[in-house]
This record gives sequence, structure tokens and C-alpha cells, in this order.
Amino acid sequence: MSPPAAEGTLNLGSVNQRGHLADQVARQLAALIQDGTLTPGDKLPTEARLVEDLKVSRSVVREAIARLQSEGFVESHQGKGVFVVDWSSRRPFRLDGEQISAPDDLAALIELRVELESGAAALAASRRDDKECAYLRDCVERMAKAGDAASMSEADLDFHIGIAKATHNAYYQDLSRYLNRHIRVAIAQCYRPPTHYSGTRQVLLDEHRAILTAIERGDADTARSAMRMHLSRVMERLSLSESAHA
Amino acid sequence: MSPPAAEGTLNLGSVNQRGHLADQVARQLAALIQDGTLTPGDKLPTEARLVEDLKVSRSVVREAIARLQSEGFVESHQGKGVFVVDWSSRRPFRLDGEQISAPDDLAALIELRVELESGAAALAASRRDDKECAYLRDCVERMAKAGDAASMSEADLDFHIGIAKATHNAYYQDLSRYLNRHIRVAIAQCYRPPTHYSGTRQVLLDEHRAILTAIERGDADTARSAMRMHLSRVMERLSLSESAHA
DNA sequence: CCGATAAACTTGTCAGACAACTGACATCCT
DNA sequence: AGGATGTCAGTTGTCTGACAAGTTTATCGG
Repeated sequence: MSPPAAEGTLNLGSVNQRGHLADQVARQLAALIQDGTLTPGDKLPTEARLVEDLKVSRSVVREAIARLQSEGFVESHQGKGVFVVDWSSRRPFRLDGEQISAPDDLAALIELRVELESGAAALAASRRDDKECAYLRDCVERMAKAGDAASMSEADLDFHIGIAKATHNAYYQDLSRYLNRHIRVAIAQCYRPPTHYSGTRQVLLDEHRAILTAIERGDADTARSAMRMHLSRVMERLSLSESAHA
Repeated sequence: MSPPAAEGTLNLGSVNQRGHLADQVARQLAALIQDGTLTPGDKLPTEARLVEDLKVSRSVVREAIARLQSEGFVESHQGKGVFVVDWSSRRPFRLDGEQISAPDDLAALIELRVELESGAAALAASRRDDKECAYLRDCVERMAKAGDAASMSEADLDFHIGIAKATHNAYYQDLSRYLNRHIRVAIAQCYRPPTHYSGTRQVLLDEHRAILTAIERGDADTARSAMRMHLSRVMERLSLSESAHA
């Protein structure tokens, strides 16, 4: 544990970023924590100091600190101060918008998704009930009938979420939902919407059907392999195979 | 999108829970969001209404809402109100303390960890460098020399974090670190510290060495299998095998 | 009826005051 | 000399009131 940062020595500058002041202060302080200027155990400057240095009201400072607390960066102790915690293992797993702008970030994220959803497919094969199978079947049918990329994408998302649900494991569901959402947002930002997808449409359908069939049959290993193959090919189609690690 | 909840009809009761008021209000509102009383698109009661109903100051309400924003539950729009977002896919993946108190919760979480760390081991086998191998070797040696359960556990944790690092994928590292921490905290809460672990110590060492050897050899498939076997056995040792899904 | 303006409503920020808590230091008692 | 108790300064937690900025609703005039 390093000695507490001396008050007044933090490079706080002025608040000059976008968004509301409390947002800005929270982001500024988070940056100091994430770049190692403030390390676990360090005490943040007092509220009074921050008010003076940042030229904002105490309410703004307090709201910023409330945010940092919720984000798992700090803990506040009345009468003592606000301290940086061991956030690297306590901060909820989150994907920040700016983090996924580069192809290698997206590739790394999809790589994680490959593992997660392969496992989900295997569990779903073991645990799905008839209703869940019917839902997955419906998703694949909707994909087959989709008239545009958006409908296709929505049915695709529902398929993947349906599989996570069929695992009967809430953590899989939560994480899968979160990853799926962010990956789709990132893809939409990085890649032009395909004007035609007919070239890959049949391939996509075949891949989804293979996954569905394995799940229906209760064949965990085949479901796992089919999902892995499907998602690995997503990566190839996005030309990401060589970008997953720096 | 359901019509906004009518103001005044929320069962807000009084603030009577532990912790600071802003914490309590945030938790209370989060519960309303998570139990479906407030659904995505719904507008929260105004600050003035909350102040009146909860009999707290406006600062407390604002700090609570700041927390909910950071937690991914709501967005606030000046002049309009505070609205519940589609939080189920936008809220960072988090593990709340109370969530992991039952064996079936812990089993579900370990089940997720099995997939994640199996994948990590495979990637680490493909990507590790000599320095990372040396670090893993050191961890296993520390485990072999550990004089008590705490030292063993610490070396074990470092081994797993070292593997996640060797994936060269930041998402794996973040998620692995987060899962490992929470699983250890949950195990410590649910299970008595083993007074003797000599019965399983050799087995544990052998399992870790098998993983290490596969990683050193760059054998992704064997590393994956060895890690899967190791963690599945952790579940068995904790008598969790039959608890992973309800 | 439609467009412009004013008023009302809602969140964002500021400032000041007091409450509750912590730690350091001084004083008192054994 | 050592331990217990009290005081004070510093820090966070809460409350109150005021004004700024943005949105929605109501009013007025053509």
C-alpha cells in the first residue's frame, strides 16, 4: 500500500469535459484511479479540496463520489475520507463505449463470447425444456423469414438469449445478455450495415440450425462445437481473426 | 413500453434499512426496478415527490439517483425526468453479495467459471511468453511450499490470474479477476476453512501441474481439458455438483 | 386552428448550516 | 508512568433554500 497521495498534488486541472459536471468529475477521478495515479488504499482529496481545485459545488463532488462508489472504485468513511479500494477485482465487469472502438478490442470481446456461448450451448443442450426448444425453433424460423438485416439481427439475438436462458443459470443469462448487446452496438459502430447479406444468409441459417438440432437432441458436445464454429466464423466474416490480441 | 407508473402509487414506504440514506434510497429504487414494478421506459417519481414520500433531503435523492445511473438502471434528462433504461442488457455484470449465499448460487457461478477458465487456459497455451510461464511455475512452487491454507489459496489465486493474463485478452483478465474474487469470498462465507487440506493437497498440486505443463507445451486442447477437470473437481470437493441449477 | 410566448414543472448546480463520525491531543486519575 | 476520559479540529452525511438550464403545458393573439 503506497502512502496516501499528498493533497494538492493531483493534476486535477479544470472541469472541461462533456456532460454534466458530476459526470465529468467522476470520470476525471476514475481516470486518476485507473491510470495508477491513485492506487488502492490511497485517500482522495477531501471534498473541500476538490471543491476548491475543480471550482464546483460540494453537491457535484458528492454526486461524483457516489458514482465512483457504485462503480466499485472507492469507499467513503464518515469522518475519515474516501479511499480507493482494490477495484480491479471489485469493480463490476463492464464494457465502456470507448473501449470497443478498435477491431482488436472487438475481436477480444468476441473471443470471450465464443467461450461463453459455447459453454451455454452445451448447458442448454443438457437442460432445455420443450418450451425453450420451441422458442429457439421460432427464432430460427424468424431468421429464415427475415426481410431485412434488422429483423435477421433481432431474431439472431433472441436465439442467443434463448440459449442462455435454457442454461437455467442466471449468471450465464446476465453475462450473455450484456456481451451480446455491447458486441452488436460495437459492430454497428465499426462496420457498415451490409447492403446485401444473401451471400451469407444461408450459411448463417445452416449454422443456427446445427446448433438448434444439437440442443434439441440434448447433445451437449455437438452443441458446443457447433456454437464455437458459428461464432468463430462470425469473427472471420468480420475479418477479425488476426486482431484478437495485441 | 408500459405507460409510466402513476406518481404516488409506488410503494415507497419509509427509509428503514441499514447504511447511509443515499445507499438505502438507491437500493429501494433498484428493488422496484428489478422486481418489475418499474419497467424500461417508466419515469421515476420526481425528486420533489421522492423527497416528500421518503422524508429525506433532495441531496439524498440526487445521490441515490447518481448511483442508479452509474449502476446502469436509469438515465436522467434535465427538465424531463429520470427514466428506467433497458438495464438488463446495459447494467454491468455484477455479483451482489447476497446473491451468492446459497450453494446453488455458488455452484452456478463456478459453472460459469469452469467455462471461462477452460477457455483462458487454452488461449494462454497459445499465447504465453517465457516470463508468464515462469510466473505460473513460481505460483505452483509456492503452492507446493505453502505452510497454511491462506498461502495456498493466495498462490492458487495468483496462478489463475496469471493464466488470464497470459491470454493477452483484457476482457478475460477483468472477468476472471472479478469472478475469482467473488467466488473466494463466497466460499469463505459458506464453508468452514479446512483444518487440514493435506488429503487434497497432492491432488490439487497434480492438477495445477498438469495445467501448467500443457500451457508450457503450448497444447491448448490439453490445457483446456486439464483446467476443466480441475475446476469440476473443485465443485465436487465443495459438494456442489448437484446444485448448479434450480 | 396555429404559432408565439409565458408560466409551470423538472433536473443541475450552488451555498450555507448543522449532524455524525474519526483521530489527535490534552488532562485527569490510579 | 500508563490508562481512561474529554475536547477539539477535521471530514463526511444530511438538510435547506436559491437560482440556472431544459422541457412541457397553458395562454394569448392573429
